[in-house]
Amino acid sequence: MKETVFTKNLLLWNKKSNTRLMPWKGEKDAYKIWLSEIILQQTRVEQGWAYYEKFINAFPTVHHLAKAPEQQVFKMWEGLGYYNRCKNLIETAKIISEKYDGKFPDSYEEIRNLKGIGPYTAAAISSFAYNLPYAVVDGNVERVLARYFGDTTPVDTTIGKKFYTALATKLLDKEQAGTYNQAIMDFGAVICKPKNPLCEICVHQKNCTAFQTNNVGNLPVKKKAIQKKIRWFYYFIIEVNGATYIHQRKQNDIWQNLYEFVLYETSEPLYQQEIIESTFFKNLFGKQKINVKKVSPVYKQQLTHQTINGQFINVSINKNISFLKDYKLVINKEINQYAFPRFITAHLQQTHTEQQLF
DNA sequence: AACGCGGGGCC
DNA sequence: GGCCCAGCGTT
Repeated sequence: MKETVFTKNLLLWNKKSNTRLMPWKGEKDAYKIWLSEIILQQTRVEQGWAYYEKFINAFPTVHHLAKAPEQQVFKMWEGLGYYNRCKNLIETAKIISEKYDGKFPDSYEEIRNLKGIGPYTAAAISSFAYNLPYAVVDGNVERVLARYFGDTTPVDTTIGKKFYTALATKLLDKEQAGTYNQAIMDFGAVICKPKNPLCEICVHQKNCTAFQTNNVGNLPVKKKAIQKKIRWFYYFIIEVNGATYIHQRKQNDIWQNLYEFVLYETSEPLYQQEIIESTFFKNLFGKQKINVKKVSPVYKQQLTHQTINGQFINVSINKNISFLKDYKLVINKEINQYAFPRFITAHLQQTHTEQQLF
């Protein structure tokens, strides 16, 4: 196939002007490539960078990762978000370590069938590790192609995925798939950025439909985001003899597999008095004598489609609450071995800092 | 086909 | 406050 102008100019830019450096760039170890790709799913390079190095240091091979206690892996993932990635990471590590004897599969289909690996990640690993001719289609690629070809197909639809995958496959330099894929993503991140793209120095300027028609700011097209939810989380930090109740979130909801305290969730804010008079509170403590030691300020954590307002109520009691079945009673010194959502970690650190002051 | 899943940086 | 990020699994 004759190389397109787009591909030629992209590779020329890559060779002459692409100075972007990242720890995993040029990596040939499929395990390390895989790890970097999982970390980077829906995650900015700057945010994932330190996590990648931390993981590689702790787990130099897939066997190290497969053998690690799940709790430790989640603790290392803490704060990175999309925690299902971590669960799938662990599962896939075990399969590669045991079923594949530590050797990462080297066909697109086998790679694609692993948990946590979709079309993008399979193409990335296939091309970077084995130079197989699969085109990556991520946010960068969609944006670059939508602008260059002036296409208004919404990228966040099945039709859009299919369209951009076909287009990207056509443009791919199949002789150097890894280099090409890295180049187009670097180009999207460095030049054809979402905001303030560097059109003035862009090698595609003459051929870019969006630039020529003054539509760079209008592309790519996305369908409207869904409405945001607001939730109130009231956490009881219940202490009994120097230990605290925690519980792993297992329900189909945010923060799956992370830990939390005893949660009373409402859809509307409550006054302290309303909390104390609530059925939840009465069922929890019954008639037993409790000591409300402290009530925190309201924390706010902004997720993509939800706002979480959280407040902590420190309570000490003398007797165990027998019906807290799915809870662990963890001695306070060991609390920090568990992975928590971001604002809980922040609160625990805040509390810890205050205690240092006195 | 639509929806839910985090946290952070930038405008 | 909104948008977007080296997407994926579930329903």
